[in-house]
Amino acid sequence: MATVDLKRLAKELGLAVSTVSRALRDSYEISAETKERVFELARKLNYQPNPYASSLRKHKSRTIAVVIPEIANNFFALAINGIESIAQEKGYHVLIYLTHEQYEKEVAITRHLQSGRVDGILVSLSGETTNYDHLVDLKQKGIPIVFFDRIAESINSPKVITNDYESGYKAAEHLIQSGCRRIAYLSISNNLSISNKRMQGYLEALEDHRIKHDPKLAIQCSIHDNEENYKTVIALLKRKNRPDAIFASVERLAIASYHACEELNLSIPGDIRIISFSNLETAALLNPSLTTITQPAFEIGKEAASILFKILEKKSMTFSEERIILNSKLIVRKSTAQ
Amino acid sequence: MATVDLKRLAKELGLAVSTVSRALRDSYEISAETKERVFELARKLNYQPNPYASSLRKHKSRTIAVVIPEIANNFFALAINGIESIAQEKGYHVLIYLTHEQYEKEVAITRHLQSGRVDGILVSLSGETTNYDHLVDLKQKGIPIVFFDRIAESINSPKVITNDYESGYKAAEHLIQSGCRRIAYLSISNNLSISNKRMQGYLEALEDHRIKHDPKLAIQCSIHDNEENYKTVIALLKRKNRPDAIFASVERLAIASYHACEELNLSIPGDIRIISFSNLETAALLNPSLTTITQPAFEIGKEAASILFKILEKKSMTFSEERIILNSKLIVRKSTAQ
DNA sequence: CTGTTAGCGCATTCAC
DNA sequence: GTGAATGCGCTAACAG
Repeated sequence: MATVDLKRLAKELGLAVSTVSRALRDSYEISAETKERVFELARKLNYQPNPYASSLRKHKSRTIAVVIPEIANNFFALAINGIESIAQEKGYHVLIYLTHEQYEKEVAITRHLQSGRVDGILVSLSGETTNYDHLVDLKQKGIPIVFFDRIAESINSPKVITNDYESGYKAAEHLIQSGCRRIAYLSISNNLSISNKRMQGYLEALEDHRIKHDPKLAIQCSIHDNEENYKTVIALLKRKNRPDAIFASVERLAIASYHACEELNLSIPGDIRIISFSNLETAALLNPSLTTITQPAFEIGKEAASILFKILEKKSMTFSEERIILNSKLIVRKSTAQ
Repeated sequence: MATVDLKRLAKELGLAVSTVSRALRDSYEISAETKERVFELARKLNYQPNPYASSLRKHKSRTIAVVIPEIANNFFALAINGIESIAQEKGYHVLIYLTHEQYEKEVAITRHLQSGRVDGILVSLSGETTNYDHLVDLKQKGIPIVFFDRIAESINSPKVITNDYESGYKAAEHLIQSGCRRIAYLSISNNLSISNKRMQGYLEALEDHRIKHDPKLAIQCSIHDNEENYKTVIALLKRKNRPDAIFASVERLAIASYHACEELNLSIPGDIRIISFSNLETAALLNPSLTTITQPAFEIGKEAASILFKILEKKSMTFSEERIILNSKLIVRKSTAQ
């Protein structure tokens, strides 16, 4: 079964390769009748154009890359879902790259992407990243970048984020109104825009409510080692002056906190309240003690992908300034509100 | 900034394009000195080979496709994590395609993949799929397939699965030993190998324990509509003769069940026991009433990817018969065992 | 050890 | 409206 390419179609139809090519691309200069014949044979032989030949020729791949820190995480899984849904609709292909929160890997991946393998990329930064040169290089090569969630403020590219400052504020305020006074904040990385903004909101809420912030309650966790974070929280909860609430800036830290509470037999919210940024709907469903700030992950993915495709199709970078802010939701369970 | 390609390097070095090409591929026929010069300039100019030119020429793309029903699901997210980790190690690229449990999409995607865009594919079938011609076609085009979890028994390709029958048996037995007698089984699709085998185990356990199976307790759920499944479970739990346990064959059905119990104010495991196949570790952590059968999703992904890469690199299909069976774990929480 | 030549499959000139 | 010729960037066969 010889591969069916343009040459094959052309020969069987007694046409030139170029004519067949144009017919398939529905060019205006080809007669309706010829197009019909070409389409029919193509369908019959199940012709599939070689994407690599086409990409080589056109310097376009109809492929995008998604570069994210991890995937075993509800937020990113949902975001990919959104991205893929738009990509499928637009006829684009999606390559997945995981940095595992490592700057080194992020650099290696983006460097590789300079090859022109993709037409554009969607990025959510690793927690180690503080230098953005690798991304600037990509932009300079003419490859559009759209950031989502974990953005690089200094790079002039579209960004899709959530209202982190406000959410951090609301979360802290919720805890305060529940009677908490010693609220610990678990930061995942002070390199990350999201973690910092959430913390700013938290600090502002404390201040507005005349609660003196104890710096010992703002804890820098590890971006890689969950086991260590678990121990950190255990230690935190064993302090003489135990906090009465934990505010976890990301899903993984929420999980570490739950584990720690279980280990120490602390009841939530009886002994300690926990509030976290997370998309753990199922967990929240099952445990009425959970209060979460849930990001619209699917929509973020869709939005980011939409912007990227707009850029790719208009071949313009006029969206550079764009900054879309979606709202997270503070989800308080009935039984928690009591 | 002109693009830096082989021609550019060759010109600057006063060498032929082919020499540069060979030097970069570390060919034995190039002198150490020349290689050194070539590498140096390539590094200096940050040369990135055009992957499409290379793929076109070699008929190899160093890219694989992962075709799965959904991603916002812990099992598949973890599996992708495993796949990506192996792919990154081997220098392969990973394209993601979601079928959203639709046969139509699965066909469209695999048909497209006949173009030679990828060197091989990893598949977990959609719940609608009963005809496998689209996959047979791919194989005939010489594109290796490795199935994982939701496999096509009749296709002679490597398969990575878990011990579904045994797990189903153990799950049912666990419920029986906890005193349950009216155990409902929620099937996601009777097209799926996993759902059927799990049910066989369940039926066998009932029989071995002399419990008559009530066919009305084996419930066929919707593969697409979670809202409908939620209602189905509600209806199930409102029957005069309410079941005393639910065995959910997949994560989504477990979630629907939890929702239903909450709505009806049924306590787990006081009013009803629920056991499910799921990778909802966090949920399980937070709710001691949960008993889960957890699949080694990350390992499944790694294993499947490893097999595929072995095939691709040895360029042989001698692994066709291979069938790897990994074991799921029945996770019973201390507080549940009571 | 290195250079010359000839495509991979497709899209785009430029002819007619 | 259609065909012939060219080249995208790279690899491989064949020379020398």
